[in-house]
This record gives sequence, C-alpha cells and structure tokens, in this order.
Amino acid sequence: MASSERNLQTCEVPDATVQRLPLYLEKLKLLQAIGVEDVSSRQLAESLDIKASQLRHDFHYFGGFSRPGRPYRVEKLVTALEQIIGVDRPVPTAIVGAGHLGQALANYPGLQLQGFPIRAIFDVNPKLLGLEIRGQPVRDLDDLEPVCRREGIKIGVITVPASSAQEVVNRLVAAGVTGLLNFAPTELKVPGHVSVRHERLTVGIMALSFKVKCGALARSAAGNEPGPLAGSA
Amino acid sequence: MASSERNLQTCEVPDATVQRLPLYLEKLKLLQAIGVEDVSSRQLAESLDIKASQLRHDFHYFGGFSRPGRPYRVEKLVTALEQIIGVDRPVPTAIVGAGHLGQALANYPGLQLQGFPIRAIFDVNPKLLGLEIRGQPVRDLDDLEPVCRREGIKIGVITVPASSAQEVVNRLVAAGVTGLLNFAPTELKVPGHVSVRHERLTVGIMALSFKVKCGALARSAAGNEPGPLAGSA
DNA sequence: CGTAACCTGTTTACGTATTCACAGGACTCT
DNA sequence: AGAGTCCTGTGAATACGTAAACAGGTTACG
Repeated sequence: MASSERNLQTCEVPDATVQRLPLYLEKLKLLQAIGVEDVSSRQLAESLDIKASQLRHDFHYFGGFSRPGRPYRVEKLVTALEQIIGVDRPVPTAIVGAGHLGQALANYPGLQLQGFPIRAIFDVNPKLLGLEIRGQPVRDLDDLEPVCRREGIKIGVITVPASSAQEVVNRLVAAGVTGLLNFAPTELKVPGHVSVRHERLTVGIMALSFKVKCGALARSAAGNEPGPLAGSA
Repeated sequence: MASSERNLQTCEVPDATVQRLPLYLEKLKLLQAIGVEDVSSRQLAESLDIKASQLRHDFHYFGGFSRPGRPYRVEKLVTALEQIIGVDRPVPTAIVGAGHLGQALANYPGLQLQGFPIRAIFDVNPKLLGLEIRGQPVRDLDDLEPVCRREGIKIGVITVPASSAQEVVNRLVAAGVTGLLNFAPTELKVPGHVSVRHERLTVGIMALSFKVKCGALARSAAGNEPGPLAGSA
C-alpha cells in the first residue's frame, strides 16, 4: 500500500498544478456520474485541453494512481483527489455579504456539490435579515463569531464592499476561519496561517478585452485568416 | 512622441503580464480618484504585493511610460493602460442567462465603471422577461442576434447552465461577439478569432481548500509557528 | 506464444516568467 | 556646485512550468 501511493499529503506542489487539480476532479466526477470506470491520461487530458504528459506529471507529485500499463480507475482517482484537495469530508463555508453576489453564490448548487456547504450567511443590512436562502437564514453580522465557531466554519467567502472587507476578515480569522475567498477588490492582511484567494471579475474581463483587442488588430493588420478551431484566453 | 512610446499595441506580451495589467489599472484609478498624481514603481508594486522590478518589466513591453529618474504620472499611466487593455472607449457587453449569477453580474457596478456597460441581458425563462436590471430589460433569447448586432456587443458573459452554453456561444459568435467570459463549467469550441476566458468558482475555492489543508498539516506536523503577516493563495 | 497497441511513471530538455543587478537621469538639500 | 537619494529602462541570471522522450508493464488478438 505504501508502495504505490507516495504521499497524498504533499504540499510542495507547484501552484500551476494546484490550479489544475480541481479541473481534474470536476471532470472525473462527471465521468463517474455517467458510468465511466476507466480513463487514460490521454482521454482525460484531451477533454480538458491540456497535454497528457502534463497530467501525468501533475499526478506524479502524489505518487502513482495506477500502474504502468493500466489506465486510471475513475473512482480511485476521485477519492484520491478529494483527499488531496481536502474535500473528502464537507468543508463548512460561510458567506459574508448577502448582496447580489453573495445571494448568487449562496444559491449556486455547485458549492454544496463540490464539498463546500454554506452553513451561514451574514449581512449588516437589517432588511435582509428575514431572508432565507437554500435553508440558511441571513444572519446579523454581530452573530458572526459565535455562529462560525458553532458551525466550525473553515472557509469564508467575502462579498462585502471593499471598505468593510478587512474588518470582516479580521473577525472571521479571529473566529477560526483559515481560508478566505475574496471577491472584494482590495488586498487583505491576514496572519500567516490563513490562506487568501482573490476572485476578481474585472481582472478576468479586462484580460479578455486585451485579447479581443489584439485579435482585432492582428486581423486588421495581416490579411484576415479566420484560423482553425481554438480558444482559451 | 514616437521616441518614448514604443508601441501601445503590442500583442506579444506574456500571459502573466496580461493578467497583471488590470490590477495596475484598477489600483491606478483608485489613486487617481483620491488625488494622487505621481507614483513610483515601488509604491505601486508594494500596494499590489508584487516586485517593483516585475512591474517595470511588464511596462517595458509597451515602451517607456516615464523617463529614468521621474516617477510615473498616474493620469498618463491610466490613459495608456486603458488604451492597451482596450477600454479607452466603452466595450458593449451582454449577459446571457439571467439566473442568480447573471443578475448579480448585471447589478455589479464595477463592470460599467471599468468600461464594460451591460447593453443587453437575455434568458429563456418567460418569468424573467418582465424584469429590468439597472435600466436593461431581460430579453428573450430569441432576440439575441438582432439585439447584439444593433448594440454592437463585443463581449458576451455566459451564465447559462453548462448544457446550453455551447449553443448560446455559437449564436453569440454568429452575431459578431469576439470575446466570451464563461461561467459555465464546460469547455467551449469557438472559431480562432474569438477569445474565451473561463471563470470557475469551484476551481478557486478548491485551490483554496488545498492550501488550507496544507497549512493545517504543516502546523500539526511541525511545532506550530504562526508566522508573520502574509497571505495570497 | 508473439506481436502490436496502449498505458503509466519518470527523467530530460525546452521555453517562459520572475528576480536581480546595474547604468544612467533627476531632484533635493546643504 | 556636489553629494546623496530616489527613480526608470534594460539586459542578464535564476527559478519555474511545460512538453517531449523513454523505459518498462499490461492487455488483446491472431
């Protein structure tokens, strides 16, 4: 058993690889749902538009998921990846800020499905306090600490205005939250044991805009050649 | 004039640089709003948690924005970056899918502010057709092509279920849209002249989960040392 | 049984991105 | 005027991520 699996708990993994693990898991779950049992690195990689060698290279950080000659077992891979990513058991998650975006996220079934059940929603706006979203009431921000502790909240999703983000973060961290998904367009100061990830809508759309502008220029400059099927920016 | 500015229309820029340009622009606009006129590479870089040398390196692709010895002029930088990114004039944008996420995006003021006015919203659900969001009515998907052409839509935001994403994309592309911001958890086939960017919530939160799990392991393994202030995942 | 087609784990080579180092210009203060 | 400090532009060096190549192992089939 210790022969094939080197260590599922390695943390010295390149960032680029970490960002691909969720893609693998998502696709594998899909395959599992439609009854596929085996999958080769080539099949899986091609469906995600990456090279098979890279996929194997990524998996290699965690030791072998199969043996040479045999394709991967979908079920085994899903289990292993869930454990690696840390969603082998549900990760209690809270949303702070029940504005449009917060509500949209609370309503999004994907979070629950991927292992991040929303166990609390907070806001300061008294008008929202009655609201209930997928079984969770919008709570007053004053109750943040006790509720987070009681529910064992691990990850906080920040959907408050930039001006109040830092204060919310401080309180979440004090309440034991160690992961923050930040949608507010501002940097955050956190202790070293807390991880932050920024999700910036405007960055995405602006990077897209750059590509679009470049594409337009390229086509107006050179004789326009539509080119074959391809995408991704 | 041609001496200092090499070319604001270069497209041979590393992807990593492209992803940072929006960050620069966003921060610079903020500085501009509070009346800051000059900014050095160090100041700007530190506020974004990156190295000053990298910022200069990024700018270097487009030629000089200043002269050695003089810090950058905020206004000049903003203008230049807007032109580079392609938001020197508004980029008409459409949202397809007026569910929770689509509505949240339509309500998000940042898009308009950063140069992406929402000029159309579409959905198939008849119950949503009456709805009006920030002055824009939710339109029937059947009207997609004529409305997109009339409004000169350049970018389409996909917030429909994965199952209908490809069809929507085909229609948008046929209607002249050249940039797609895809929130549906699925790959998209598009012609070569169209750029796609995927925004996947679950990828973000799962990558975060991995970091959190690693942090917890590291702290339980070694004697827990809280470490200095630092973040980002 | 042998061969051909696949497959994974692993190493090596390649390309890209980040960081460092430095050459000069500008401004301030004495 | 001169020294010191801060600044940018630029190229070299380092670190990183990607892609390719290869060394086995497995199965299917004639």
